[in-house]
Amino acid sequence: MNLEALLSARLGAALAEVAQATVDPAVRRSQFADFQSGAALPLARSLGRPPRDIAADVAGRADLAGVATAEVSGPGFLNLTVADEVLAEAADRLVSDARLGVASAREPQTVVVDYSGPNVAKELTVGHLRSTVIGDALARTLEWLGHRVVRVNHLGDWGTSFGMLIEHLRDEGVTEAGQAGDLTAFYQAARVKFDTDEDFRTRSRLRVVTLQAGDEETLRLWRRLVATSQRYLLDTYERLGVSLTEGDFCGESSYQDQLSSVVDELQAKGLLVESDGALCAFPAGFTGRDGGPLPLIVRKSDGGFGYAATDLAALRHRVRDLGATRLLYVVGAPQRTHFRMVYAVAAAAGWLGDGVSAEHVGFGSVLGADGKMFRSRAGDSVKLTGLLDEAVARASALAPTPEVAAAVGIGAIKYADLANDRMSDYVFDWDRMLALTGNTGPYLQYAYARISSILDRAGDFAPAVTIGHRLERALALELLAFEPAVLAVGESLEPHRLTTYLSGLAGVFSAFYEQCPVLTAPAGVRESRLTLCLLTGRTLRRGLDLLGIATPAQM
RNA sequence: GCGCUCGUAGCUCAGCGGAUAGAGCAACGGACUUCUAAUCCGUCGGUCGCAGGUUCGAAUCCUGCCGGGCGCGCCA
Repeated sequence: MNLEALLSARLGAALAEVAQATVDPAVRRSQFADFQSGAALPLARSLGRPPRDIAADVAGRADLAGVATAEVSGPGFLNLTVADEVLAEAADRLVSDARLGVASAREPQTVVVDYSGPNVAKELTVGHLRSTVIGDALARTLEWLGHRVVRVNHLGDWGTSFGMLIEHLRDEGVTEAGQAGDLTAFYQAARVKFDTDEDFRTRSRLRVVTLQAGDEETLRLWRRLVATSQRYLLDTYERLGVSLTEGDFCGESSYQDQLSSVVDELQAKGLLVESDGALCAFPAGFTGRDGGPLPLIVRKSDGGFGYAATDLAALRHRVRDLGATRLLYVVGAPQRTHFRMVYAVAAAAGWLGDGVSAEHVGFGSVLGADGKMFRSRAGDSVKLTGLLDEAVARASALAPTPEVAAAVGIGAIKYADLANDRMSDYVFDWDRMLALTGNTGPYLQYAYARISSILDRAGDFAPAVTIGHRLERALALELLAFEPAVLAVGESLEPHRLTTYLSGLAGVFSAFYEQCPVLTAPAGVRESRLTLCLLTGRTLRRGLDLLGIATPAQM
């Protein structure tokens, strides 16, 4: 149950009487009480009465008996203090609720979450971290909220660079690309040859043509490259604790046979204009450097298709064939304009709107200690596997086993990424993200480990909450706030709202842990405190799971 | 030039229409016969980039500046 909803319902009835209209009770958490209602303040003008007077009137009429007490405060707030018995009962109900009080969506949507999207034949770098981690957290959360979630990994598995890669594969023999770990070296070697060897360059260009023509021998080599890359990606996702599977891979190549139809459909709707030999859409409201209309190039002047065509085909496929009602694109902020243009064209084509929405879920950059884009000392992008290795190595100092070190190290990286406001850049800082104190993954995992330890020692007990100590009270109140936190993530697509909540919960728990002995408490109190531990543990575990972060039982 | 985005305590960040702007780190002072003290409690610390505007009320909404980042025709 949601206490805000309960209080809002009770106050709403009284407010309706006082205001002779439906009024939002504006119930919020408060530093002065459990909750507050600020509804009386905006009513002062329309009712021509002092806000404190209105608040007192509402408090007098509201049916709060046995639920809460209300008292007028400050300029006209109602401070609401929930009855201990209500808190205890509500907490008790959580014990038998697998969803920890979080309601399942009344109207489930089909949400396509497009995230990670690495290039085949290249290794994952820190540049893929945010899309992968944020996208996965959103997919997990929306799924748990009851929506049908379709994960899509929009692989870069097509395009001109594959001519070069396939030629290189032919030159070197098939064995080399069988080694997943050295994709970068393979790519770079091909790149060097392409840049320096005229003959190779020519062969590469011809190879693209044979690939696109569907030559079986060429396709076989291409599939080998893709398969090798996918194996490596799946290994890394598993290690990262990312829920993407092989079935979620849907690369650019899979839309190739739909591109001409996209162009046909757009053309039939009069959305395309020829400009400098290319077929372009000019959605309203986008201007280029010269102040003129900005084109979305759907078909290039050489007759080939660019990424805009692929994105449009993918969008259409997701709406028409997958039945998506909400499309999420977890792609870096620099591509914001591109996606807005794609959405504008898709809307004009009738693929969006009418119950189907598309949102670009952008995010800021990962920065190094110098405040610039996070790069290695040599200046190239930082490989994700190396980053994970270092995280685990550093975490092993505070973990009893390699498995726990992996959970803590990788959890620390993911938590640090998710805990920041999505759109802001953040500085990658080992010491801060691995700290046992503060808003960090290890702090939450540590709280969970302490709870596990207590519950292990406790043995069986009959769960039942009674409120006797102010920190028991604070903890129960916090546990009941899980639902709003999870719902906020589903609506805002901002995972940091959940990290903020979980960090607060762990903070309240730690204070409780210090001041409220559990195992040595007298009968009754002991069971109640154990129940609070149980619920806190479940909430931390579930919350971290929604973020894709593991909760080891020991640290 | 146009567009997007960020600018809150020394540092890293929450808060995004409501009461004296909150955490953590750092600094300083406390608490270990105690369930994991790698923890907890307390103190110190802010003209919420600047200036206008809307409002009973603005860190929060609007406008304009200033500063950082990113984007702006055949790469994705």
